[in-house]
Amino acid sequence: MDYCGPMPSKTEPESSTRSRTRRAILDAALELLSQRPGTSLGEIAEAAGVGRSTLHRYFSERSELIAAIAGDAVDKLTSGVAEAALNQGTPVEALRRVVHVYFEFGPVLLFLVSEPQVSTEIVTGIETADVPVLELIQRGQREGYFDSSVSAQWISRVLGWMVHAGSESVREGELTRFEAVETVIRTLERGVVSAG
Amino acid sequence: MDYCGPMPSKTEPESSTRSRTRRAILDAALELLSQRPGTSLGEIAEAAGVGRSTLHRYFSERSELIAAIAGDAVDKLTSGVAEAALNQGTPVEALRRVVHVYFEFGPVLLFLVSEPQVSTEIVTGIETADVPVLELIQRGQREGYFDSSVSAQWISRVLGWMVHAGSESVREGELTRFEAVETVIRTLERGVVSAG
DNA sequence: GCAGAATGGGACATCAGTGTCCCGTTTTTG
DNA sequence: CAAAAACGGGACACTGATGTCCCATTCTGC
Repeated sequence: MDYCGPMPSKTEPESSTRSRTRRAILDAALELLSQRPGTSLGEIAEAAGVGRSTLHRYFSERSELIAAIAGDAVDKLTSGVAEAALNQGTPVEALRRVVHVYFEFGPVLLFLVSEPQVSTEIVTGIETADVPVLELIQRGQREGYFDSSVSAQWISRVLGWMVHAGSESVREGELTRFEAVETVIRTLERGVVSAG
Repeated sequence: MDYCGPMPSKTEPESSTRSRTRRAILDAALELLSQRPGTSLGEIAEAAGVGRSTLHRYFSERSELIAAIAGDAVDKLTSGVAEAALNQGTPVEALRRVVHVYFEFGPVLLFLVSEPQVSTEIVTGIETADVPVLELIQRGQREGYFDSSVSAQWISRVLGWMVHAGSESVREGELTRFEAVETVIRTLERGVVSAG
């Protein structure tokens, strides 16, 4: 239940080397864990270019590392969603902005929600960050922009998995990131069946 | 590298009790592993209503169990796809049939492709079983039924993840299975944005 | 009912991942 | 340059999962 650093019991700014190391670990952990939740701490340390003992120096337990990733991701997601200003413009335009945001953080979130280790606190954090998206969808449905014959939750769910599909195709080299974003938006908006 | 049974070195039909036990284990393993890939053999045995030693009597190693599940799933998928007769009727109708089939086997396949333990042999098996689906999509694109501005692979990918989203919402009690199938099809066909 | 098959469960060795501790070395900082 | 901070890596104990073996018990088919 500790927050983060080892010695500095209070809000010391943390030396620059320490914060760089911390970031390296966090980034590596994020990268590996979101692709394989079972990745061992040894692998993560190696990928971060630090010793396993150093990793433990920053995060005494695996669960602490995961909590740190989660906190990090939730923060980023929250500010990302906020910056997208979803209550402005037409719902369809706003939806495009959501896709961009999700594309950045989707993989992480996916890992987090499928990770049993993660605290309920974090899950509610994610849900809170997602509230504006739900509101956008509901607004879109009210104003006749989005399909009202399915639930807002369903649309939210589809959004998440479509972005996941997009990320996957980027990772496998099928699409560039730009193409993937465009493709996801297009499919979201029109489905896969030809119009008319 | 053994195939399956213990003593019967040849193609003995296997006693009825044995095959029932085998099925119980396979079904339980399928159920649990597709939801949590890290499930221990002990949990699987318990869920199957069988002792852990009995499980080992049928599948000496974890990898063997997974291989058996995989073979099983590939067989079912192959015949399911074949029965769907995807080269008949309009592509849109055939797509609906694919969704039904995927809804049955989607979770398993998802587990299998994300499982590093699974042999390349199995992966190619899955891909082979999927060939008719790819052909359907390509036919649909040629004949103007499906969106030609995205790749057939993309459509296939979206299909898989949309079914996954549907399964998930069933598991969480949001939709009944019937509703989920209909919703997936609707969203696939039209996207989430209102027509017009 | 009886022989053989099938099972459950305990005991055991093994292994990989984890978390802790410590010491010698490198890097940063003042 | 010297003290302090940060680090790498080895040694160690511990844990949970795995795979093997064995024996007493239950079930099945004849």
